[in-house]
Amino acid sequence: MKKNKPKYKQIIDAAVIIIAENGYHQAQVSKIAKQAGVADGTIYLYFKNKEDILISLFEEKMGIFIDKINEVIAGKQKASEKLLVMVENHFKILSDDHQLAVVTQLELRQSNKELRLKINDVLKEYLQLVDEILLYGIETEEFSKDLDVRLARQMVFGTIDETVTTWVMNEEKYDLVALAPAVHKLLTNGCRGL
Amino acid sequence: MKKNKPKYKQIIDAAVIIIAENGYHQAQVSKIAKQAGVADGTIYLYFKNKEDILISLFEEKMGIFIDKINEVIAGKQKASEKLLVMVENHFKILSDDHQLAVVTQLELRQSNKELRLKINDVLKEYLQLVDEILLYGIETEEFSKDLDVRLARQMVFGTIDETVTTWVMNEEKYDLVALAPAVHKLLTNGCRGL
Amino acid sequence: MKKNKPKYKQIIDAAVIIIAENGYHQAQVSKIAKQAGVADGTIYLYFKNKEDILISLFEEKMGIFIDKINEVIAGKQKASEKLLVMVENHFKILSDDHQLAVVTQLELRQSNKELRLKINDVLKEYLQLVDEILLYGIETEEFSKDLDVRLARQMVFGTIDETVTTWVMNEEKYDLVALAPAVHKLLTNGCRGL
Amino acid sequence: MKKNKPKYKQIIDAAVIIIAENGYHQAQVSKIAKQAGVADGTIYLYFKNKEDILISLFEEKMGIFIDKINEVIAGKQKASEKLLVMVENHFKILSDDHQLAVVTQLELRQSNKELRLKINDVLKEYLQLVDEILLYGIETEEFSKDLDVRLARQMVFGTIDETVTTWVMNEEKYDLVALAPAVHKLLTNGCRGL
DNA sequence: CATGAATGAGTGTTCATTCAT
DNA sequence: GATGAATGAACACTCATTCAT
Repeated sequence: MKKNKPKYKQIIDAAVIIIAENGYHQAQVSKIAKQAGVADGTIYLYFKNKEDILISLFEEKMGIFIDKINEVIAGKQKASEKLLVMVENHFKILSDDHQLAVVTQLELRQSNKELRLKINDVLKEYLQLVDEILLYGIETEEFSKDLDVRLARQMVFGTIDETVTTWVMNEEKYDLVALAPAVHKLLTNGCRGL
Repeated sequence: MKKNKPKYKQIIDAAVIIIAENGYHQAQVSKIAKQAGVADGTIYLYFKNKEDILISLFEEKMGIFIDKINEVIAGKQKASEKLLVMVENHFKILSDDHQLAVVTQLELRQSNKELRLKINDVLKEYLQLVDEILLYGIETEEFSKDLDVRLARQMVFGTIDETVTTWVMNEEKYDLVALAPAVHKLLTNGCRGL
Repeated sequence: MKKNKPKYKQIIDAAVIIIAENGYHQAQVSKIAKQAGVADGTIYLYFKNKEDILISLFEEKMGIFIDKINEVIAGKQKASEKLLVMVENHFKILSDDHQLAVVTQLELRQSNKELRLKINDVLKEYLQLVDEILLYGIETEEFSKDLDVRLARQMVFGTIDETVTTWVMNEEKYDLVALAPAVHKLLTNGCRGL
Repeated sequence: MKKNKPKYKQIIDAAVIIIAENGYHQAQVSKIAKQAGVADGTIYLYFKNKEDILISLFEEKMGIFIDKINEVIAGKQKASEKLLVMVENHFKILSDDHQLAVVTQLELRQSNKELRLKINDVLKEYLQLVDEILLYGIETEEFSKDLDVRLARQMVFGTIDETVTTWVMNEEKYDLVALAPAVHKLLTNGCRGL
C-alpha cells in the first residue's frame, strides 16, 4: 500500500507547504518534489498525476479532520453540545495549521471543476456528520421537528466555512476559536425553531 | 465613459456566455472576442486585461443584483420581511439566469487569489446591505441585542451562498425559490436569539 | 489559404534544414522556429502540430517531385524512355538537394507508424505514375503482356529507393545520376520478359 | 557467454512480442522485462542498453535467416534456382512469423540513424549472399557478363524488401509466398540482360 | 476606432539507466 | 546473480497581450 510508505505523506506535506507559500497556480510539481526531497519522477511512483496529489492531500487531511471531529462528538450527549465541539474543533484544527487553512479555504478552490467535484465527494463525509447531529437533535427534541435537515446542514456548513474563509482572508488577525460559542449560538437558535 | 458604449456590455455578456459554456479555464480571450463579434485587440480598448473583464463582469452583474435587492428591501417595514425578500430575490435572480448562476457560483471561484480578493471588494456592498438589515433588526428589537453583526452576516451570506452553490452543483434540479421561506426561518431564528 | 503565405514555405524549408542537420529526433519545434525566423507560437498558426509540419513537408516536396517527373514523362513516347527519365530525374532531384535526400531517405523514416502511413498516402501518387508507365508499356508491347503490374511497380520503386538510400548511407560518395542508365536497364529487362 | 544463457533469448523473444504488439516507441524496457519475467535491472546484466537489445534481436533473427537461406541455396546448382529458393524462403520465414515481419519491416525502421546503421552492418552478410549468387550467375553465364553486381544486388534486395513491406502494410491479406515465382522472374529477367 | 498576425514564456510527465540491498 | 525504487533531463503547445496597418 503506497499510502503507508513514508514518501507518500512526505510528498503530501510538501504539497501543502508549497501551495500555501506559492499559491495554487505557482505550485509546480518540480517545486513540490524539491520540497519533499525527492526527484520529480518519484512523485509519479506515488501519484497518478498532479491532480491526484491534490485530491490525496484533501482526502488525507480531511480524514484526520473527520476522525478528530468524530471522536469529540462521541464524547457528548446532547446534539447542541456535539455541534459546539464540532465548531470548536473545526476552528481549532485550522487555527493550529495556518498552511492547511490557506490551502483548503483559498488555494484548492482555484482548482478546476473536475477536481472540485472530487473534493466535494470527500466533503460529503463531513456533511453526513452534520446530518447525523441534526437528526439526533430532532430526535431528542432539541431541534425543531419541522427542521429541513438539508437546509440546516447548508446553514451549518455555509456559516462555518464563510466564517473561516473571512478569517483567513483577514490574515487571521483575530482569534477564530473564540468565535465558536457565538457561531454555535446562531446555529442552534436557527435549528431550534421559535 | 467606456462603460456606456455598446461594445462594453457586448463583451461582458459574451464573457458570461463563454465562461458558462466552456468553464473558466477554457474561456480564452479570443473566444470571448469571437462571441462578442469583435476582434481580439478590440477587447483591450475596453478592458485593461482579461482579469479586468471578469471583475467588470462581476461589478456589472452585482450592481444589478444590489439595485434589485435594495429596491425590494425598501418596500418592507420589518427587518424580518426585508431579510425574506432579500433571500427570495437572491434566489430568484440566479434561478432566472442559469448562466449567471454557473459563472458566479462555480466558474469565477476558480480565479486566482488576487482576482477573488477584488471580487470580494465588490461583494462588500452586498454584505453591507445585510449588515444594515441586521442593525435595523436589532434596533427594532426583532433581533437579539447581543447579536454579533459580523458573525450573523457571515451566517446569512454563508447560508445563502451554500444553498445556491449546492443547488447549482445538483444541476438546478429543484425549485430554489421555493426554499426561500425555510432558509429565511433558519436565519431569523438564528438572529432572534432564544 | 495558408499554404500560399510566405511563412508556410519558410517553416517547411526550415524544417528540412533542421532535420537534415540534427536528425529527426533532435528537430525540436523551437529549433525549426528559430531557423525559420519566427516565434515558436507562429508555427502553430500555420500547422496543427509538429506531425503536421512533417506531413506538409513531405506533401510539398513530393508535389514538386511528381510535377517534375510528370513533365519529363510527358515528353517521351516510349514507356522505356519514360522510365529512364523518371529514374534520371528521381536521382537528379535528390542529388541536387542533399538535405532533402537525407530527410526523405533516412530521417523521416524514423517517424512513428501513423506518420509513415500518412506519408505512404502521399507516395501513392508517385506509385500511380509508375503504374501508368508500366500499363502503357504493356499496351505498346514494350513490356511483357503477362507482367504483374503490382509486383513490377514494387520492383521499380524498391530498386530506385534502395539505390538512393544506399547512396545516401555511403555519404553520397559517387555520382548517383550516372547510375540511372544501368538501373534503367535492369528494370526494363525485368519488365520486358524473356 | 551470455548469449547461451536462457534469459538472453528469453529477453529477445519478449522484445519481439512487445515491439510487435505495442510498436517501437511504446516498447519500454520495463514492458520487455515484465514480458520476459525478469526485473528491469536484470535486462542490463545481459545487454549494454536498450539499443543493444534491438541490435542483438536483429543479429539473432537474421542469423537464423541467413543459415536457412544458405542451406537451401547450397542445394541448388543454377544461380537462377538459388535466387528462387532465396526469395521463396525469405517470403516463407516472414510469412510464418507475423510478429517478426512486423518488427523487421515496420517497427525497427523507426529506430534512430545510428541503430539503423548498425542494423545495416548485420544486413551486409545477407547482401553478400546475394552478391555470391549474382557472381556465380555471371560465371555460369546465366546472367549478363556486363551486370553491375552492386546495382543488381540493390534491385534484388530492394524488390524483395519492398514486396514484403507492402504485404505487411496491407495486413498480410494475400499469400506472400505465392508471389515468389513472379518476383523471381522479374529479377532474373533483370539480371539476364537482353 | 478596429483589426488580427505575431509573440514567447512557462510546465507536467515519461522512461532508460543505476545501485543499494 | 537478481531486484525494483529512485533518478532527472527533456519538450510540444497554449494563450494573454501587443502594435503596425
